[in-house]
Amino acid sequence: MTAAFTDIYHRLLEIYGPQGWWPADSPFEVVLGAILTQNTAWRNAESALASLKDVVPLDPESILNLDEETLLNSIRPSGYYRQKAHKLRIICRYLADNYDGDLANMETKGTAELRGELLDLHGIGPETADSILLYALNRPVFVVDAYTIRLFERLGHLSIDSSYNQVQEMFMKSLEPDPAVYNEYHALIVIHGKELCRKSRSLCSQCRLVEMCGYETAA
DNA sequence: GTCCAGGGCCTAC
DNA sequence: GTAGGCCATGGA
Repeated sequence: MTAAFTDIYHRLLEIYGPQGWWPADSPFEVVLGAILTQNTAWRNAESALASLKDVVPLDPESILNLDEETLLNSIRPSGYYRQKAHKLRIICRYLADNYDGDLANMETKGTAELRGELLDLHGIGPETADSILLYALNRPVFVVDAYTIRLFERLGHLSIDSSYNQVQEMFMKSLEPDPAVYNEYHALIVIHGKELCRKSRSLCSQCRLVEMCGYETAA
């Protein structure tokens, strides 16, 4: 199993090349993007982020000081904008109160402790917390999403109803704890899923990954 | 018009 | 602990 997870990573890298995630100008921008892209096309999250950047400097205090109407209007393109405005304020308050508004001040804390803190915040679930840990803080935490479960179920490595934690554990037991690899691997899985294998198992069975790997997809 | 996107919360069982 | 409903915009 370990070899398969490593092999698939190298195949994806060969097919798609390095993705260089996360597209952002700062770690804090990663945090904002992680919330804005929840169940939302990145294009729309990006649009919201750009609008927000037009009206306020991207730091926790500035966003906390923004009036509600401006915040709502800025992030409207990302969808779920009322919920997301609330979530943004919550994590900004958390960062301002606990880390002086600077993610660099989180460096001294352990990954497990930080993950627990993030998960305790309203609006931060496992995928968002792990995206922040990996892409903003460079911690070796594997990010699992719907694409991950769909792809590896089709390749016969896990059950479609596997839980987030089960899948994450499987990846992290099979791979060396290297943030650079986790970073690229998750990005590649998402890019791969977008390209061809979003809906159809039959398309997935014909995709370049399966052709290159020679893996039989699960029935 | 329908489907879905780089989820997570709340409620009911 | 988990299944279902809900949140909302924009592109295919």
